Amino acid sequence: MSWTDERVELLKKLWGDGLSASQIAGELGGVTRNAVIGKVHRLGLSGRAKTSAPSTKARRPRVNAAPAAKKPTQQPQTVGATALKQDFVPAPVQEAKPEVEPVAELVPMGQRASILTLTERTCKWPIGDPATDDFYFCGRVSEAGVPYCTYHCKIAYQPVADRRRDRTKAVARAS
DNA sequence: CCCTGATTCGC
DNA sequence: GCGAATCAGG
Repeated sequence: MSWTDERVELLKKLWGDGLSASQIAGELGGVTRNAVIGKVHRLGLSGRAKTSAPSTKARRPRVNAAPAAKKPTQQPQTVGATALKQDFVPAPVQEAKPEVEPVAELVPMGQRASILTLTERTCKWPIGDPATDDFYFCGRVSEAGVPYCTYHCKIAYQPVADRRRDRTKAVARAS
């Protein structure tokens, strides 16, 4: 794929919005984060709000090594975004089980996840009203492939067996 | 490990 | 111009 005007424009927008290169790459599709970063630099719009001090000097001798060509099939995670969208649709059904809400919603700003931030290992537990601005996803780490963090898994997947048989244990585990 | 952006350089 | 490989840091 090439950098059409539209794609470049979207790139600028998303980059300006503070999205990471990989997220932008996923959004655009057909490109890797490296491609995005490379483009960003060529466009001369690098260096975003970087609190990071001067940091280090990214010097690299770069030996004249010709890496053997590789054909890893170019298009592994491109469909990620779409897949994720469907992942969270079946919003967790919280039935009558009060005492489990409190702690969960305290997600540090820096860790909040927008739809674009979700990956295979971030908690996709929705928080807030999807129709509002303050909607976001939990975003804490989860086991690869598991949709929620351990905390939300306990809320989402309450074993039927525990439901009435041994509620005490179930509650204890969820706390 | 996972992720981030930065740089170089063969194409 | 493009972007994989590589580096460097969180």
